[in-house]
Amino acid sequence: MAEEGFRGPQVCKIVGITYRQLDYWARTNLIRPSIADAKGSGTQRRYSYRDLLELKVIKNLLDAGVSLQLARKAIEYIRQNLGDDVATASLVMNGPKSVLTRSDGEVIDLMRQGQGVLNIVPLGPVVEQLDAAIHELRPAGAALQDEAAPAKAASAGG
Amino acid sequence: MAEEGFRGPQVCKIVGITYRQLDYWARTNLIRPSIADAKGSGTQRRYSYRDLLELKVIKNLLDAGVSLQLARKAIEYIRQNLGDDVATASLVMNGPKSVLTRSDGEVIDLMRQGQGVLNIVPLGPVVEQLDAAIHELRPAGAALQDEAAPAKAASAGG
DNA sequence: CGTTGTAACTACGCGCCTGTCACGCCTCGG
DNA sequence: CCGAGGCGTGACAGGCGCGTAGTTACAACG
Repeated sequence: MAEEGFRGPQVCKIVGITYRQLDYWARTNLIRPSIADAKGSGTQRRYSYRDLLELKVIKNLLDAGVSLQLARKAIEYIRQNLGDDVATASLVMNGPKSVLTRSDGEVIDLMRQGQGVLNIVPLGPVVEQLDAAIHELRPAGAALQDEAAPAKAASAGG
Repeated sequence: MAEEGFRGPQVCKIVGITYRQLDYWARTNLIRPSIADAKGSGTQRRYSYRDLLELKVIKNLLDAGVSLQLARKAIEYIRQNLGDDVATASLVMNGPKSVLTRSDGEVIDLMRQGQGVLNIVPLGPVVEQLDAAIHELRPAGAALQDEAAPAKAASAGG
């Protein structure tokens, strides 16, 4: 009956990770399925759209060579500070410290004063990648919650 | 007696890494001492100033949460593309691909078109940190090559 | 030339992260 | 109500990146 959210294996395909990664991250409290946790073998984890977004951020971080340890801190920061308008923000990490920026100028300022390496994650493209993957891997007849995704008439990107 | 270069333990103090890291990196071909390699127990590795620079870049990358695997690619790229004027350049990595930039504007362009995470390493501060550490940890009586530091040598490789 | 010091070498093991396999359990379709 | 398949789970294996401890070998000093 078309419950809310996304199940484990489907999440893996959408985000582009392996099931073991998803499982490991859930067990180590990186990302728990916020709709429904697993209650033993045979049950199902239910991930929300926001979960997918965070997972995609992590996936991008890992692809960029960032350690999982730093990714944990990044997600922690995002959970506390990122509001609803995701697409316009960029996550900037200076070592263990994270900052959210809304314009390019802020990034330049951070570059000039920053004494270390900066890891920059533009969140706009992340949303686009995610939505594209969801639409592509969404089998017909499973049109569950349209509004879980911040609809925004996705045809902009394609 | 005042041979060229820096020895292993001293390199560790200057760069801020452990001896095991230096050793491991040398054995796994990340950074070999370019002046004199080890020839068995009791011998000494001799690192050049340029080696220290690369080591410091790696150290900063690790501190920023970048994996050693990506750091290897970064160093590889730096070796091939970074010339003499180090301080004005910034290394920008987009996943496994690296680019060197000379101005802030280039970074902005990369940010806008980049589809993934950007790792930015301003090299100027790296040089400053390195020189400061060298001067601080250089005990009197060991005033060997003052000009091993960037005296803008005519040839790069030796 | 023997002793001491230092630095490189070796062996062992840990923690992290991930892949693989076998196994129960729940849900769905009939 | 029953069978089939999907899904979470636990156990194990394995590579990476080191830390720790002990050993070996060169170099300087007396």
